[in-house]
Parts: sequence; structure tokens; C-alpha cells
Amino acid sequence: MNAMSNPDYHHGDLREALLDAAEAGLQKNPRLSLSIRALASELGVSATAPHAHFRTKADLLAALATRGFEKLRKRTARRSEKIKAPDKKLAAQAEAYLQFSLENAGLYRIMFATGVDTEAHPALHAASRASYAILQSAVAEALPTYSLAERDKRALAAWSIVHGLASLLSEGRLANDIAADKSPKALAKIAASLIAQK
Amino acid sequence: MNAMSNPDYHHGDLREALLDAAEAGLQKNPRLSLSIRALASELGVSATAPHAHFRTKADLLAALATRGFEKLRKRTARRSEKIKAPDKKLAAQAEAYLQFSLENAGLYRIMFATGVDTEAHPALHAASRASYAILQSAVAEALPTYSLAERDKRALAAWSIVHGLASLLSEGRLANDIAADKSPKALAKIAASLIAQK
DNA sequence: AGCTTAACTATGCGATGCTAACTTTGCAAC
DNA sequence: GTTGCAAAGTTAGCATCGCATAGTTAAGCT
Repeated sequence: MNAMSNPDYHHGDLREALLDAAEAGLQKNPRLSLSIRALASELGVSATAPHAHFRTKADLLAALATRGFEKLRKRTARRSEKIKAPDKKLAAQAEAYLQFSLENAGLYRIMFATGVDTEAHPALHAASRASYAILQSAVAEALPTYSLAERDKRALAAWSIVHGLASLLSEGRLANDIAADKSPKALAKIAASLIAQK
Repeated sequence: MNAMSNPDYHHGDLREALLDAAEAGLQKNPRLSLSIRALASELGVSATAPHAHFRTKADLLAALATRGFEKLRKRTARRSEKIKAPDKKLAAQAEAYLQFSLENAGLYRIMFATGVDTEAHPALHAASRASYAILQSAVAEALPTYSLAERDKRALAAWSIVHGLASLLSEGRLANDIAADKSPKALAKIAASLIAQK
């Protein structure tokens, strides 16, 4: 399955290569407007070859977003596991989330770009939902005495505030006169203190 | 300045007409990908006519976003003025904000779309900043005994949570299993209670 | 009446997403 | 081995898009 006999004919795995190239491009320039043709030529493949793997551009974007959510989930989960104290756990997750959104600004943008229809892409929906579940459980741990309904509200609030911050940050809408300290740590602290407040 | 003598030659005000048409299009279909050519033909004008008013598409989008922020500011301000109690004021503003984002989902998307460079468009920056100021003052009123720094943190948190909610909502990422009651009122209540909590 | 300028048209280029028809390759059945 | 077939490419071509350029028309000032 790997290493085809004729190296001219072609990519062992164009599908993954496309996603890799797209992610790399977004890493270099977060505002990059992805183009199927550009990706194809970058990989030395004809302009229409990608269509064998992604029917439409939206499908490619959805796959990319799915990847992004999986990456995000792993990151926040790993960071979270190392920490025992429930309230610090929440703050650590928030920080990991914000850090991810900053270090992968381009990918993060795609993950939340409208135009990627969640309902048409079950894998994307599942990956997004799984990311949320991590956060949700951290909130639940931080507020064990609260009712289920209240904890759900807080979890929703947690996602909103953390995503809101990430979104405002990556759009450069947080000028110095609004947030002087824009480090993930400082912002995560604000978010977590608000959520876990009793 | 209004009503030109020759009705064949042309639009009294193509610039505003373009923005109107764009907004109307977004209203009908929030996911609409705006096209200068489509707008032009809709207005019965040549494909390149819009370029006399907007040098690039990004300029048009920035103008549209500026309009959006002004509309948002007026709405939240008007709603806010009617209410005296500081805590209810904050909740009312949050509700107005969320309502605006739902009723103008397409426009709201443009307002926060990356690719519209804030720094290159001072008017957009100012309009966005003015919207924020309304929210900021409501938070200050709700927490009069707090330090300036603390109030600023809360204001930032308020914007984040409200924008985060709006963003998650309009991307359809708030399925029923996450937020059962997705009415602006219910969500605003969550947001406001979190922010004004003492 | 004449000049300037803003607003618009016509033409055309290069890039893009996508379709359709054809070709190459690897693999498996016989 | 040959044959058949599906997967993964290719080339060609269409429609649409943003935008630059150059020419044209109308409006307004002097």
C-alpha cells in the first residue's frame, strides 16, 4: 500500500498529503485563502486530482476542520490529565485551548468558518462534540456540588468565553486598549475564574 | 444630488445601493458568498462599476462590516437606555446583542470574518470599538464598587462570552444536546449572570 | 461654451471550482 | 500469463470571479 513501484505515478497518499499541505500553508499564513489548484500544483499533481479524494472544496475544508478538532481535543486532554486539582484543571484546559487557537490560527479559523456545514459532515460534528466533552467534564469536576443543569450552563459558558476570546484574538480585535495582557495564560485565568466562581 | 436627470444613466447612489443589496442578500442567505459581479448585475450595472466605489472586495466587506457595527451599537444602546437597574441593563444588552447576531446572521458573519483587516480600515475599527464601549459601560455600572482593572476584565469577559455564544450559534454548533434552550433571552441570562456575579 | 472630473462601460487577463471523458496503474480472478 | 476492473490520475474545457486598463458619458463649475 505504501511505496508504489513507479515513483512518477503517484502519491502514496494524496489525501493526507493535501491535508498536510493545507495545514502547513495555513500555518505559514493564517489568512491564506486555500485553493485546490494551488495545493495540487504544490504536490506536483494535476489540478483536478484532488477531486478524486474530496468531491468539493467544502469536503476538503470539513476534513481539515475535523483534523483540527481532533488535535485540539488531544492537546487539551493531555494537558488536563497532568493536573489533579479540579479548578486548576479547568484553567489549564482553557489555557491549552487558547494556546492552540493562537499557534494554529489558520486551522482554527477553518474549524469555525461558516460555510462548513456541520450536518453534512458527521465526522466533523463528532470531532467537535468530542472536544467539547473534555471541557464539559472539567467543568463538572470543578463544580461537583452543582446541579446537572447548572453545570451544563457553566460548560456552555466556558466554551463560549474561551472560543469568544480565541476568536476575538485571532481577528486582531483585541487592541491594547481592550486587553493589555493578551497572553493565553492571563486570558485563561480570567475565563476560568469566571466559570468556576461560586 | 438626488434624482439625476437621465434615469438611464445611473444610480443616484450606487455605493449605498451595493451595500443594501449585499445586506439583503446576506439576509436571505446567511451563508451567501458575496460576489461583486452578482451585485452589479442585480443592480443593472456593469460588472466593474462597483470598483469606482470600492477599490477591492475587501473594501466593500469592510464598509459592510462597519455598517453592521453601527447597527449593532444603536440597537444595544437603545435597548439599554430604557432600563434603569444596572444588572438588568447588562442582561438586556446581552440579549440585544444575541438577537442582532441571530436576526442578521449573514451580516454578523462578515463583521467578524477574518480577512477584513481592521488596521487597514480605521472606520471599521472605530465602529467596532464604539460597540464595545456600550457594553463596557454597562458592565461598569453593574459593578460600581469594583476596581477599574477588574471591571475591564469583566467587560472583556462579557464581550467574549456574548460573541462566543453568537458565533457558536450562527455556526450551528450548539446542537440540542449542548444547549436545549437556544433563545437569546435564555442565553443572555446565562451570560449576564456570570458577568455580574459578585 | 469649455474644461474637469466622477461615474460608468467594454474588453480582457489570470485564477478558481468543478465536470466529463480518457488513460494509467495495481490487483485479483481465472 | 492474460484478462477484467476499480482506483487514481490526466487533459480539456466551462462558468465564474476579482481586478486592471482604456475609453465614454454625464454633471458641474467657471
